[in-house]
Amino acid sequence: MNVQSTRAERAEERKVQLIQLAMTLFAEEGWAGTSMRKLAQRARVSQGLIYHYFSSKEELLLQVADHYSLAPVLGSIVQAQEGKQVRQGLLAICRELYAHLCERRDIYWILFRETNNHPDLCARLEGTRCEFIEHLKAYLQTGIEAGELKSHDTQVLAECLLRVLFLASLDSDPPEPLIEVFLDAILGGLLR
Amino acid sequence: MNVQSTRAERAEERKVQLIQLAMTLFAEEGWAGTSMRKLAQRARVSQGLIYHYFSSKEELLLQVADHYSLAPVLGSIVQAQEGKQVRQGLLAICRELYAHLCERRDIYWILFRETNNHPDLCARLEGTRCEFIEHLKAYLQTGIEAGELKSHDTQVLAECLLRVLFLASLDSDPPEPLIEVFLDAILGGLLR
Amino acid sequence: MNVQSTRAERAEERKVQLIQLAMTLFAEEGWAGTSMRKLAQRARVSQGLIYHYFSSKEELLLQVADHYSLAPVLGSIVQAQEGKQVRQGLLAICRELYAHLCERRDIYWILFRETNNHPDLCARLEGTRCEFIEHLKAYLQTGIEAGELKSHDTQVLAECLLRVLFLASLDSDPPEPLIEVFLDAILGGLLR
Amino acid sequence: MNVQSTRAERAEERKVQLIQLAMTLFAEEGWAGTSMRKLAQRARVSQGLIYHYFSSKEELLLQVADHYSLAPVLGSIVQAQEGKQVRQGLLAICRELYAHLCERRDIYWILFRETNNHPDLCARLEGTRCEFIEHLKAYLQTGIEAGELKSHDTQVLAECLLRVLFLASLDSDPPEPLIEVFLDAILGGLLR
DNA sequence: AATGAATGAGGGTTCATTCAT
DNA sequence: CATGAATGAACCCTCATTCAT
Repeated sequence: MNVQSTRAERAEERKVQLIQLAMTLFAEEGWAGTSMRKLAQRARVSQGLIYHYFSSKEELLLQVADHYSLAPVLGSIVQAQEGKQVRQGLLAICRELYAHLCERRDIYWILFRETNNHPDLCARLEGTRCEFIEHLKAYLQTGIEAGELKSHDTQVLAECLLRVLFLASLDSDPPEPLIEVFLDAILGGLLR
Repeated sequence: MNVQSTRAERAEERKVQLIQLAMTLFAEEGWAGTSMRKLAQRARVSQGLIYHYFSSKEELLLQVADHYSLAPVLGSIVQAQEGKQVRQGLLAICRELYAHLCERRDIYWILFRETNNHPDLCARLEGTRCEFIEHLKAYLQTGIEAGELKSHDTQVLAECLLRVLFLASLDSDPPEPLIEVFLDAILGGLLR
Repeated sequence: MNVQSTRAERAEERKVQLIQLAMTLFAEEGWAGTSMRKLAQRARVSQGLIYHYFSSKEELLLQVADHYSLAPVLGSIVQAQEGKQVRQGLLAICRELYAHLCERRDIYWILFRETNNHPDLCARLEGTRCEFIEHLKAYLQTGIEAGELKSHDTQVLAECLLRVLFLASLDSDPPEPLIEVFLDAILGGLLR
Repeated sequence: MNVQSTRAERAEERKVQLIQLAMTLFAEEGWAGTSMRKLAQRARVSQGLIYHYFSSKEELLLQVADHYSLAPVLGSIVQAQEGKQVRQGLLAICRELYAHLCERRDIYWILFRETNNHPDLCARLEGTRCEFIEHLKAYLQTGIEAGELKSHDTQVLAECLLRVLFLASLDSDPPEPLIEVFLDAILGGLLR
């Protein structure tokens, strides 16, 4: 075992540190509001070095997005609930997704905002969004087929669920009982 | 009657034109991406003149926000539905709100994005948001008292409704049947 | 009469001063070697102001080229010699052209060098070059028709004349008797 | 005989490859426009390695100049014509020189342009230029002494010849009959 | 009311070069 | 012999804002 870190390893570490620091600064001042100069100063690194790791400020944004992407976990969140009762399953899915979103609220907020100006970024986010919607639709569909849910437009409903959770997660002090109340409203119906 | 427009009137006209133009440019390139020079050029006006009407670029943003504020109409949207059946009323409220949001999608999107960097702007938007939530809560409450709706947390539900509609309205290609499907889900419940 | 210079006049003066200063600096260090910072400092002016007058560093180069263009005088140089004996005429043309070239040796040298990297500049210079060649060809042709000159390829000869004079003018210490010797060689022939 | 190439041999090979590649890049983008990074990338070599072979970017330029210098051939071009008739000899000299110049047009053009900023480079080029002029002068002188040529200022004429050929060779689209026409004009004279 | 010349700070980016490995 | 991480200065350019006119 080699205790000493190699040069390449330290470089990789540095890159990750830069990404993390960039995320922090982006969250504080936005992407446009964060200068490469400031990033370099905070990282105690020369400006030039940043361009050794990231070819441009835009590329840095993309790498930040990738580093904090939820894509890897979204599938397992839904799949873990298969077989359970729909109400319990949906509750678990929403809670877990919501927890993930809140945890990285700052970065998703800035990524969401930059969506307009950066088509590449938009495409990636849209991609993972669609993937999740598909999983959720499938889950709702199994609920329908199992007779637990009324037949309904799963596409619209999945999108609405995601919208509510995502937008709520952006609030600086997210309301606690949101998920239960909202899900109950949807599942139980409001009409007498 | 004075056919000639007074100085003050012409000044007011000019100001409104500048606000409208600014809205257009903001929508195209964002607030940060729109330079005062570009605004002046497009308005065929000197840079200095803009500062006679708006003390700063930030002030310009605020005035744009005020000019396109939904505050004046939000109250009436809800009040117009009082007395109707809850299902019809909610449907009308959502449709009208959604239509308003879509109409000015571009500007609301940039206002929403600038929320972070401009506390003043944030306060104003938050103000009209709260006001609308209050109206909606009251409407739901009357529905409960009239026996049309189950008792529920009206605050959370009102917020969820607004979130779904607002976020959906930001989509460049908004889904048509969204409102009906979503409302039916909420009103009728999904569980058999 | 208004003794005081208006603001617009002073601005125009300033622009010309900047062009002249730019020419000097370009001559010293080349176009690439002259930074806008240095130009601003030498002109005791902010960097931003330069971009008020010239939209880019390249535009500055073009305006320098235009300001020192020989295009306006080239025609008259040739035309002034019409009617004279060919030997006297060519001598006068060459001397005058050569004098002009030497006078602005520095700027033509840098313009010539930048020819490759700036198609716009190249086109302009090529334009005035062609124009002069045409004048010279016409002059040689009249010499032929008057029976003073042997029939020959006036295009090639005009180009050769210009090449020799131009390249000689770039030498830092141009040889004095060049023109007479060279012209005599061409006119009189070297072969016994 | 040693089939394996020694270290020194392989190093020398590498150096020559770098010089050739540098020439290509210089020709494409100029000396200033070619970064050491780009050179390293194209050579599939680290940036640091280049500094083992060339102490600086300027040194690299000088070595490129040396590698493509015409100095070794210029003498023989003239000497090969000794004894021939002057007209035939001059024609051959000019054609061969012109061919050499055209062949490496790109690199000579950039070397010529960099002349101003690099005194060392300037000195070397000036050296080979003078050397060639001396050879040419001597050739013309023998022509005079042989009675084939009128007595004339051989210095000026040699310089003019070189100027015309060099400047013509820089044209991207060099005129074909240039040499014959020009030489005939000089040799035969234009005046009736 | 209206102009546009002028500022000064800061923007993202590139570069030749060095040096520990 | 060879690497590439790291530097720091300089690059061109843009900007919101001010003020004499």
